[in-house]
Amino acid sequence: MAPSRLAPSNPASRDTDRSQATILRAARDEFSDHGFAGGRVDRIADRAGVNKRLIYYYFGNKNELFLSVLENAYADIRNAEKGLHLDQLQPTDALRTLIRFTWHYVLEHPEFPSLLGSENLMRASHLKKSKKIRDMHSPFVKMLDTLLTRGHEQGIFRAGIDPVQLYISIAALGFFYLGNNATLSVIFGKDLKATKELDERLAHMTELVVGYATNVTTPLTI
Amino acid sequence: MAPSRLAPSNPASRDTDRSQATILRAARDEFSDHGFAGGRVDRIADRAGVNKRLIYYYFGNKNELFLSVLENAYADIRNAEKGLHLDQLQPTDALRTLIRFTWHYVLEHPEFPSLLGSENLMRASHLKKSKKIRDMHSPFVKMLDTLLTRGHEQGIFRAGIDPVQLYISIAALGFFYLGNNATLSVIFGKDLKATKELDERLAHMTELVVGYATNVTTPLTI
Amino acid sequence: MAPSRLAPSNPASRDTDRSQATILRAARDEFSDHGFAGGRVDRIADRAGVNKRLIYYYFGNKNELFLSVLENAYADIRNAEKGLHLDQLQPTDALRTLIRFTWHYVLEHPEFPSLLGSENLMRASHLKKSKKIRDMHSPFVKMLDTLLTRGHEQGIFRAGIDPVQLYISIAALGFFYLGNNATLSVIFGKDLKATKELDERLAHMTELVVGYATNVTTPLTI
Amino acid sequence: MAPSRLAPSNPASRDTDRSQATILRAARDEFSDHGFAGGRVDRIADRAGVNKRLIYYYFGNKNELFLSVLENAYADIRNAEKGLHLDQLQPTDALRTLIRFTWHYVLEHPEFPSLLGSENLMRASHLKKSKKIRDMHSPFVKMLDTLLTRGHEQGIFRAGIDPVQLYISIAALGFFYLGNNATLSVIFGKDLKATKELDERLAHMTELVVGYATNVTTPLTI
DNA sequence: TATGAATGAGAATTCATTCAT
DNA sequence: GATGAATGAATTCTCATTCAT
Repeated sequence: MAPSRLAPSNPASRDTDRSQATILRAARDEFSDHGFAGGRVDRIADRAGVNKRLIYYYFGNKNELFLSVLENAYADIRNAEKGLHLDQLQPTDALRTLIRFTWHYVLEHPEFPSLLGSENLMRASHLKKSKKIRDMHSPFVKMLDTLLTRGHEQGIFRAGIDPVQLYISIAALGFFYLGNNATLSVIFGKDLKATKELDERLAHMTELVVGYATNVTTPLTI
Repeated sequence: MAPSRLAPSNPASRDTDRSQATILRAARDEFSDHGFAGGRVDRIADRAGVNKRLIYYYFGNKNELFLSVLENAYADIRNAEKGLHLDQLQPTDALRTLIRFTWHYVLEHPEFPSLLGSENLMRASHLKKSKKIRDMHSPFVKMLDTLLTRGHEQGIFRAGIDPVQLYISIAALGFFYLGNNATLSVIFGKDLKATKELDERLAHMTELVVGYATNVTTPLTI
Repeated sequence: MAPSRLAPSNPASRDTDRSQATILRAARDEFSDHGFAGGRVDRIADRAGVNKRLIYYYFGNKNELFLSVLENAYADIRNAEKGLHLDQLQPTDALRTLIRFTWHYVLEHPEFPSLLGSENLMRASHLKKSKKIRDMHSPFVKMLDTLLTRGHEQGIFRAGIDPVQLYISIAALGFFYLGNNATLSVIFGKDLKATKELDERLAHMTELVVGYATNVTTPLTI
Repeated sequence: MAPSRLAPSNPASRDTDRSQATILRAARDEFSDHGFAGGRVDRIADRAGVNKRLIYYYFGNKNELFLSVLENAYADIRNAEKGLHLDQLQPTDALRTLIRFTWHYVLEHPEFPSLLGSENLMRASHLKKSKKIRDMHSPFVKMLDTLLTRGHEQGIFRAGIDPVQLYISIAALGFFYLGNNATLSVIFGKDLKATKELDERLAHMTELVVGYATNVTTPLTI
């Protein structure tokens, strides 16, 4: 019978936890390197150093395994964001902190945009079945909304910024640049992962977003 | 024995041209729907209504076919951009036109971000072998550069805008939103493809980019 | 994930050994009947009564399987030769025994010349990758050399016989006759596999080789 | 309608003859390099520089083409042998001449043993359908028989030598050595195609055969 | 928990051959 | 005579998954 992945760890299941975590890491890397369709269960077993059968024992099948990887990935970034304590920072600083954090998170987790790209190819068919994923995001949106409201009340941020739109822009500017770095570098004939380019990118995107948010006088020309 | 895909079409090769074009369209759709690894040559043949063997006759193998699809996709958007005649517009109008065009292009060509996502998963391994792709992009970058210079000379645009960085931002804001729409809609629990949302997005991203470009006084706070 | 074919058999791998041996026998027959290029992995699976996938599981691919078949075939004949104990026989008897053995071995193993013929067509491309094959043959050549030296010291064999040349002649006279029996029978319009013909052949080739080896006075006319 | 390959060439069919000859040469090389099963009609067309369809026009199919190649190959060597005029030489010289000729013929026509090897793999299924092949060989056997009889009448050759057995031995000693050179060189760890080795081989096989034929006193030890 | 052996369905690719002109 | 386009039937190899222990 299949074990519960949700059960709180008790002393007896140390190995179980470790095995599952190892498999998840291996799966994350494999799916990140090759996408869902290109990912191989065999290679995941190899990477994890476990018997292939064990993967089925713990995760049922390739699709469920992929969903677990996705849920883990989202949980990771959302948890890290909580650690930023944006609510304790001055609004502009909080916004800059979020931008910088997002940028560095993707820089250090190149697998994240890959996984998302794969999942989007499949029209989020896995995520749609997730029960956890929505619950992870409502607090996040609420936090952003609070920040934007606070900034506006202090006369710093413009009115009517949609937290979701804004976050998508922050993510877009970083994720797209890094996640599509390979093709962008080829078509523009330039190594966009060079340190100088990366630094410029962060400055550029910060200015775009902060400039937008702090532009309290709605521009007449628009 | 394989015919040259590069040969100029002569009267006798009408069918050849049509067959190849049909295959390319089918391949584009298939790879867009399922990614490169998930794409099936069998289905491409079915979609194109041709014998599978013919695909190999014209394109050699799945990889070369995918490269052809990519080259075609890039050629398409770059050609469409040429038709905007940005050099004949007032700088701010030109920038807005480009943003709006890019947005609508992706809206109408949802396969494009998919194909790019797939290729990035494979670290641009196909594009790296392309001889055409670089040549398509240098005139494009030159055109952008000319536009930004012209805008700056007229006192409209700020100094020192990197055309590549700016274009990547324009693309990012649209491509990421549309290409990741599936996952974004799920995690934020909102249909981001609703007309209202789409309109807001275009307004939002236009303001971000135009606001940045036309912000001639470098903000002190950054 | 593929199991090692070199690992010493342990009690737990009985089935493994049997499966592999069954596959090898089936492959030997198939390749012998149709050559390497004409041999079908599907038919090998059928002949062996195993799932085709298992062949790849154990042997990797068609080429490696063929190499295993070749190595097995050579090991077989070289081992059988060891059982002749030529070193314990009087030199002429030993030579006759080797000739007779070689003849009967090919008669009973018609697949052997076929496999060699196939491999020669491919310029020994498989054997060249074998690590075992050379080691199988040095003791064999040494044994022959010892025999020829012993015969010469006893005044029975002529001086300076090259063991490799002599063995190739022994093999040639038998292998060629049997391995090319089909075409020879057609062009000469005679059933060269009839018992009488076979007996004559063995007598003929024995006389050729023994006559040569025991001709201690180098003929003046040559 | 298919053209007759047997029709005597008339002025109008010059091109026809040349095309067919070119195809035959290409097919011979291809089948020699890869065997019948491994030979590719596509590659034959490439090698011959003609359209693949033309091969079918002239030769019907792959099997008939292969038979034509075989017939050509046999006709070639049998014709060359006629040019030796063995009947005008002293018996021993004639025998030596035949041995030397056979050796050099195979040396210069490495495709011949390959083709035979392939055909034997298929149990002479093509040759069996040939109407010409038998007729080519009866005069050859008759010539050998005459030579052996003549030699015996002059007290030079032993009695009762079977011309077919003797010729097979001559062929075997050369064909096997050269045709299996690749595997033999690998298993014995020696380049058997080196000039020195080749010279030794010819001397060795000449002595074997001539020694046998001229050994008029039946050896007691056999 | 853990694993080596085994498999059915399917994947890319190949090949001899034919169509239409 | 000659050819470019097209095809049906394999063929090698792969893959997620299950069996048996």
